[in-house]
Order: sequence, then structure tokens, then C-alpha cells
Amino acid sequence: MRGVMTEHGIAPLTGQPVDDADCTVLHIDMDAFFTSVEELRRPEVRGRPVIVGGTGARGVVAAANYPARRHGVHSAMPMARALRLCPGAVVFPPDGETYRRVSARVMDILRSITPQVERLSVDEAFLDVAGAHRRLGGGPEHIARLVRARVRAEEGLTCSVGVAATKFVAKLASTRCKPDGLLLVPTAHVTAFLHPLPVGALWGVGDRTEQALRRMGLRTVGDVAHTPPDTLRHELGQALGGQLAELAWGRDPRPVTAETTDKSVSTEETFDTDIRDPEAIRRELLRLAEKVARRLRAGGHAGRTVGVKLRRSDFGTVTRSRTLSEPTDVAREIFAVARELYAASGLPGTPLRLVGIRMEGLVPADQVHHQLALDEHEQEWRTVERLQDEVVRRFGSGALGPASLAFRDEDDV
DNA sequence: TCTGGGGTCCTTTGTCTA
DNA sequence: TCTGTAGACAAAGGACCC
Repeated sequence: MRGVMTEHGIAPLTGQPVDDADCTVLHIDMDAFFTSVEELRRPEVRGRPVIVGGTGARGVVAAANYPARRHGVHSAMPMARALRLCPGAVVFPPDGETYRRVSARVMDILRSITPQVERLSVDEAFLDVAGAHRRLGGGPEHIARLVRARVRAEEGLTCSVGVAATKFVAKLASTRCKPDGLLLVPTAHVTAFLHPLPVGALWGVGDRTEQALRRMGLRTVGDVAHTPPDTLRHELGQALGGQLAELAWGRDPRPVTAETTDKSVSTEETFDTDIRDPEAIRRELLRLAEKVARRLRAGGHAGRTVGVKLRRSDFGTVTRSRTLSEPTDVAREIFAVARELYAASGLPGTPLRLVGIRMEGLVPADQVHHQLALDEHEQEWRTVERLQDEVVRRFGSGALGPASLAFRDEDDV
């Protein structure tokens, strides 16, 4: 759908000039990104229902194309249920590396249009086009058309673009015009656009908050807008209550920021069947530590806080963390801390369905002050692990790893 | 129906210190 | 010196997003 919000609702774009002067924020959202990439490299499945997701016993749907969605399939749904709803679907396991590569090329296209690009996730970005009008020969709507045409021509993918004065409204606009759409929401018609929407459309409102709002008798964004901010803050907390009070009127002061720094790196694994054996859990922690350290080094980061996540059979989740005196990107060190945290958690011997490792407090690795004399051992391990990175880069992830993992099928990276 | 994986941010609670 | 307290920080848990 390509349209513009008016006082009478959404009207088609006719090519007539529209008042888009202050709508300088564009939200770009790739349509069914993962499945679109799979369809692109496997044209024979085009037109059929396609699902990307875990194929193991506990797999869930990561993405579904529009034919699959028509059968009721949606992301986060258990794969077994998705296949009952849509038995004819073609299923692919997620290929994150390829999606990241395609995503990087799309982001390059966006940055060639304006440097003011804020990457939000692998398939979404905000653009601030305030400074690009003259250079690109037109206003925001013109630039939105340009973005869509170039992404389609250069990558063979469709995207939807929301155009508004704020990030929040632009993002809602792109959602409302999917797939392959463009929607402009002029400032004068923001409240007419927002207020009929259900409260779940507000950023920060998931299941729990929606229930809380429902208990307060609030069902639409308009209902929230007409509730005193103090009431919202009292019921939902300072931050969320205050945020919803503003968003419900389309007020969102956050600027588009091109530079964002990573704050954490994590990896986790859900087992096909629960694991009780502490030695098997420790081997898994070592494998995850290797993986998270490799990603830290690849990103040029070191982390100061090591966290482990342990999920029991009943889905109860325990997290434990410890902050180190010096940041690290060395798997051996991360593993040593993770192992201690697991040992002290009281959970060795308890069946677990998931374990994970997270590194927080990231700093650039080259800023870390390494006291060579004191940390000679650490330096040696770092050297060894960097050599491993190089071998894995050249020969693949099965080429090298700790001896205790050698018998395992190497499916990581 | 039976719940992935990778993130960010917020709230609460406890501890330490000025 | 003792006591109370505010602020910073760490840890844990949870909601939410894609």
C-alpha cells in the first residue's frame, strides 16, 4: 500500500504534492527478510509458503513469508505447530551469516543516500533525510521512493518505508503499509493516525503491559493519550509510564543517531532434550565461551562482566554474573568464570534445557590496558586464540577447537 | 501450544563508601 | 567516633524488540 495519512484516513499517493516538509525521519523495514533472502537464492520455492526457523525438537519460527502467514504461521511459534497449520511449507534453517551479509549491503545503499543511518536490527533502519533534500532533488516522500527503488533494483528485495516527523510514528507507518509499501504521516494528522490503534502498537507495550493497560480500561492509543501521565507512571513505573504518555501523542524526541556502540554480546543454546550431567554442561559452557570470545575479537571488543544463564526444565531461569578487574576477550578466562558461576548456582545435577553466556561492559579491545608482566598467561592465550581465529577464518569452524570439544559436531559460528 | 536466539533497557535489591 | 543517608555500582530478574 502506498498512501498518505489525511484527515479522512489513508489516501492513495497520486503524485500530487503533499506536505512532507517536516517529515524527515524514514523507517525502512525489509519485508519478510529472512524468507525473502532464501527465496532469492532458491527461486524454485517462490510463491510457496516458506518458513525459516529451528528444525530441532524445540525449534521455533524465526520468519515466515506472506503465503505461510496466510495459514496463521508467525514468528516465535513452535515449528511443530507451524507445520500442522501449514503442512506444505518449505522450511530452511536460519543462515545468519548470509542475512548479515545481505543486510550490510542494504545498509550500504542507505548510507549512500544519507550518512544519517541508524541501524536498528538486521532488517530495519532509520534515516534522517533533513539535510539531503537539495542533493537528492526532492523531499522525504521522493527520497522514500528512491530508497525502495534502489533496494529492489540492487538486491532484488522489497522493503516498506514509513515517513514521519518522529521515529515512533515512522516505524508505525512502515508497519501499517507492509508489504512493499510507503506511508507518509504528516504532522497535522499524527493523532488521527495513532489514536484508533490498539495499545499494543505503542513501543514498549508487550503482553504484560497490554494486560496492565486493559485492567485500567485502556484499549486504544487514544485511551492512553487521555489518561493523566501521573496515573500511567504510578501503574507502569516512571520510565514506561512517562514514555507511553508521550508516545500516545506522537511525541518522540529521540534523534536518529548514526553511531551506536555494542553493549553486550551473548550466545545461548537450547538442548533438544534436557541435560543433567554437570560435565556435559561444562563442555557446553566451554563451547559457548569459545564462540562468544571469537565474536568479541571479531568485533574488536573486550568485556568486563561475564554472565551465565541457566534455564531449568520448568522454564525457570537463573542468571549469575561477575565483573572482572580487567576486560577480556579470551575464551579460557570467560570459561573459567562461567564454570565457577555455574558451580555456585546450586544447579549442577539439575536438568537444564538451556545454557548461555553473556559478556557485558564492552570496551574497545585496543583500549584495554594489559599489564604484560602480570598477565603473561592471558597474553599467551590471547595469541593462541587469535591464531585459532585465523585458522577458522581460512578453513572453517571444524578445523580447530579445544581438545575437550573434539568429539562434538561443530555446528557453531 | 509449549515456548529460539540475540540484543536493549528498566526495576529492585544489596553493598560499599563518602 | 558514631550513625544515618545519598549516590554509585553490581547483581538478578524480567519485559520487550526483531
